Amino acid sequence: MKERPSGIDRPTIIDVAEVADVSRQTVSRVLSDHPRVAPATRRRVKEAIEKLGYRPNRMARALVTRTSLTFGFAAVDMRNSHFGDTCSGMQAAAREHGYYLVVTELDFNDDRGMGTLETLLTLGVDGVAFFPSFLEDTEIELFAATSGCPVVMIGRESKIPNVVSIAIDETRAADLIVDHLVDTRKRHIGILMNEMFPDIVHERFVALQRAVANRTEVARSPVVADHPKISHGRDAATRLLQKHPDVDAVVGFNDTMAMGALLACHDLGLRVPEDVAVVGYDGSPFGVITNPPLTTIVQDSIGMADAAFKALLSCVEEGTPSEGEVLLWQPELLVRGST
Amino acid sequence: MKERPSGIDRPTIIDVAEVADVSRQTVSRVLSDHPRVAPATRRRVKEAIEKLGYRPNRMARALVTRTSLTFGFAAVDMRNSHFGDTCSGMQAAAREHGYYLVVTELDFNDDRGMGTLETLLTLGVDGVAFFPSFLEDTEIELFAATSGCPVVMIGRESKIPNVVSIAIDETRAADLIVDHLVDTRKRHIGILMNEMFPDIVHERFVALQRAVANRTEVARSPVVADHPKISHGRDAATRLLQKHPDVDAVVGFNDTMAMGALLACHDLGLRVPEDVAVVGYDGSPFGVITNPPLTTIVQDSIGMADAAFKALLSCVEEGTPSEGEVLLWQPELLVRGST
DNA sequence: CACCCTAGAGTGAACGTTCACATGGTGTCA
DNA sequence: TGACACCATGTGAACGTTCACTCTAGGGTG
Repeated sequence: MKERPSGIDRPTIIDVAEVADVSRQTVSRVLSDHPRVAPATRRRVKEAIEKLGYRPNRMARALVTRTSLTFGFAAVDMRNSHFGDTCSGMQAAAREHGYYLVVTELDFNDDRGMGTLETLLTLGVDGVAFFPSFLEDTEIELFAATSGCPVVMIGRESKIPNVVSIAIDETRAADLIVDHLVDTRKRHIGILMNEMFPDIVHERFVALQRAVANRTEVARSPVVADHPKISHGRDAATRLLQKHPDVDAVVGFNDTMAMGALLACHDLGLRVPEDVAVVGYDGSPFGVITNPPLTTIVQDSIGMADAAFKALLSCVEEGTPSEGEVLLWQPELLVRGST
Repeated sequence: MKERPSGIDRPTIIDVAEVADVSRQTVSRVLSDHPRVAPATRRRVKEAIEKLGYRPNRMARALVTRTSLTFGFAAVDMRNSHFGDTCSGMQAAAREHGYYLVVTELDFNDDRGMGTLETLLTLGVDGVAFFPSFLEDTEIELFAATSGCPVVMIGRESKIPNVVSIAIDETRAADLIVDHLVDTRKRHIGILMNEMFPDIVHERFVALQRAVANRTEVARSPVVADHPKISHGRDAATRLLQKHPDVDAVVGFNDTMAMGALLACHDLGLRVPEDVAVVGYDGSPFGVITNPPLTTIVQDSIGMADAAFKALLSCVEEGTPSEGEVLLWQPELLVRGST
């Protein structure tokens, strides 16, 4: 039991072996529930483990088994409801299967997030799930090729070799929103874009523009971009509504921005939904407490998280599909008072 | 370059050494910026690293250095604003100092969270920060004693040997709330307790009861407990207000429950704040979008997270204080429309 | 010119595990 | 009674690093 820098020492498998008067391999067998251990020996070993407060060192184990039972998860901002839910969902799925999750927030300044992903790999994870955010598909392809482990990308629908991608059907989501708005006699849809998550945003934007062009006589929606915070959404929506007084519906790229839009309408004396309808994305639980409650696109974050974990697990067990698999999820429109 | 179970292999320091035609120790020296490496050699090694896409294996390194540069963080529910902010804050502080954070959600079913903490240790973290939630002080003391690494407890003010605890001054928070309510002519304060986080809840409850007894003629506030969700807060507040019609102010133990209380008032046709005032804890960003906006106790989650990280770091560098240190933070009352 | 010093590089051991294989003892059956 | 199977356990090597040494060649000093 040598000293650690921090002070206190921890017993090793050899300490346990000495106390139980067996070899380290026998202790190892007890630890992994190997059948060929005599009951009496097993009991002795367990007592020694208990007595010493022994905890196996998973890093040493990982070194020889080449498997850490740990997956990495990375997203830009864990406080964002969708990312947080996905993280929680992966946690739950991981724990259920005896896996652990190392969570890290992507740092734009660290090579646009690539550095963060790289360091995740050095931690010895068996797989990585992440929201690609600032990265190009070619960068992700290179990362996956050299990572030596399965890679799952969440939130962007791209067929990248060696990468499983999980995303919602943005076309469907856009159609749901625009159909609903047009059905409620709205014609001039303004867009409140999120400048922080270009990955999700791009597809969402294209899908919305196409849906708008299909269903209204307006060729191109007015757009404003800002940070995904309530206050920024409020400012952005104010700019949008002042510059384009004919806008009668605002779509925020997440619920936080849409909530900002609600406040902006209030500030400007516009009635929601009579003068301006507001729609968000994410299905945040706080959508019920706004005034009026927020209509929003609900995406099954937990289900997607579960799928992400399952994808990593099956890649570990059966190998990564070299083709680039895409799992598409169907969104739903939760209609509340804001439309 | 042997095969991993998942398929692809990763180059090791020996592969790099071979390509650069040096020994592994020289590569190691380049990696750690050791001064005594000839410039030409250094360049050759760096080229080899680049060419092979080599990433050092931090587990192997941790095994020999007995330091993983990784801290563990655990909380019950990462989606809760206060926990999420603390997590984000620790992430940021950790990254700034070259550390990593392994995040895990505490599982009540796993020995009331102790099992989750134990497994965190097997991952080889250099320290653990956590919200103690369901654990007794004696359990935490035992855990700290046998963990072999610094332990920081967030959210409960307890002097436990070998443990640094970081919490807000609950007495002060309770005084702020009760003083403010009494100043606005409220006399019958009802409490909406959170049954999920008994650690925080107990101190908060005691502090509030004492403040109420000090400032009003009511000896004991009526209390209802439920889950920390908006819908549960709504139900609980409805029960509270129906059973105690004289209640003219409701204090929720977090913002989510307080938001539920706002909805309950709305359901019951009570005006906020004229008939019933509502106060929450946490300073959630969503407090601005409620109707009316929520008065709440703001705790400096980021500052506390920073302090938690710094505490772990200084324990690693200078040793854990055996006395049990308590860092107390001063809360502020953010007065908005709900009072 | 003998001496020592130092910069630059290499070697064996160790970290705490598990894997593959070896060993010895016991029981079974022809 | 011998051959063989099989059960329980032990041993050496390996995983990918770093640490504490050692070694070598060259240069400066007296």
